[in-house]
Amino acid sequence: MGEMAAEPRPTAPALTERQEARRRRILHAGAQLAGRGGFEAVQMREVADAAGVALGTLYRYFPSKVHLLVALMQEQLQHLHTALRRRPPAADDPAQRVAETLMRAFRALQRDPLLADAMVRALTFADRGVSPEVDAVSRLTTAIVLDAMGLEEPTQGQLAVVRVIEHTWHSALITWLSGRESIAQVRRDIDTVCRLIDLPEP
Amino acid sequence: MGEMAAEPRPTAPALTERQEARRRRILHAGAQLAGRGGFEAVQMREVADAAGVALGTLYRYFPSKVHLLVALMQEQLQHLHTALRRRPPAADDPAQRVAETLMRAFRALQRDPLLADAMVRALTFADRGVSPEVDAVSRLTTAIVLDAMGLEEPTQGQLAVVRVIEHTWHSALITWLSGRESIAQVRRDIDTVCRLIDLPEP
DNA sequence: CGCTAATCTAGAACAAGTTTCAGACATGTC
DNA sequence: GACATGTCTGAAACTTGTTCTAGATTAGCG
Repeated sequence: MGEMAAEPRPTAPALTERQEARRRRILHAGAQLAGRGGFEAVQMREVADAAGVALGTLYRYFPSKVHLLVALMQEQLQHLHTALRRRPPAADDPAQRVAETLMRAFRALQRDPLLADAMVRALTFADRGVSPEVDAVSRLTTAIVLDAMGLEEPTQGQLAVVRVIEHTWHSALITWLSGRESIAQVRRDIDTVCRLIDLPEP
Repeated sequence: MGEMAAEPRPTAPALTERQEARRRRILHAGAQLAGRGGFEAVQMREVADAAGVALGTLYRYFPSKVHLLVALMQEQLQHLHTALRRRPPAADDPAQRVAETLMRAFRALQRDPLLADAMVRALTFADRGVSPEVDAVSRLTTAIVLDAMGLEEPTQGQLAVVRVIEHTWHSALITWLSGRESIAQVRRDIDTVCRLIDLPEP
């Protein structure tokens, strides 16, 4: 409805300190609940409770449960991105660097599978109303992959490859989270799709 | 939660004629509602109403909304599969045949984007409780792609490629449905991932 | 300080998925 | 045909996401 506590393009309305703290408490409570119980355990009333905030306030900060979880994903990726910039993958081959990067991300998510479940389900369930936020996540992922490839100004063809890699990563994550694909298969899928990287353009 | 009206592995309990008819009415009603309004327009009370069936009965046939929509997807893929067997893609190159096949599937879904939205959202939102059904859909998709590739006994490597193709297809579909990717981009993604097909194994 | 607008709280209310239950109906068996 | 069993109906109840409202608090400003 009215203002939103997050990301319109012109750098959000600037929260006061208490508001910033509230936002963090909410995100933390959400992560906590997601950590045990996954997507369905993140119940808005409980989040509000755990964050010491009224339900209406929670909805002012995050207009839906999906928004909340997507924001969580955004945070996680942010962390991952800076961590990766600190210690970038070492391999010579761009494809190997990307595969290593993705598997690192994957292992990070593995540490808290239920949280991962909640975030990923939210991401793929998000409808048009959440597009800007989902897009932000997508751009972050793209940035991470491009970093790993060592590209500053990718061509159209390279961007298509990156998109396919992201598609694969997302979808493989989902099938793993719902128990339909093993970790070994995920690794294999990632290695497979990464072969596209050093392929000549058609 | 006693019996279920669908798919234990040993070929479901055999429905009577009236039951088969009910099942079809339910699926039809679901498709109808999804056709306008997408995922959220498929309201269980309305489905039951439109199918001329009590709510409890609906839940006996499909234990959740997601089950219902996944079953719909399964039906659609069934149709597509037989249609494709009748008129298989013509190209010489396996990669082109797969790309053509997927774009045909894509166009079929395009005809009813809201129905597609409902089915795909259900697929990716499905949790472990729906795994068998989602798996059935996955196997169908695999069969379709393998058919297009002209493979009877794929190697491990080829199966990995097929999985990556499916990942890409699913995820590209989602991004298109939520308006974050254009049709041209989807086509490009599909063409890109299909290049994996005639790549030598590493 | 005192005013005003925005924000926050508590709690009720609403919507849609899901569960439950009592009674009616159908099916198959003797 | 009558019984036993399983299925279907209609309606209420329960759960959880979301919205709304009235009153308290807070923040910014003169």
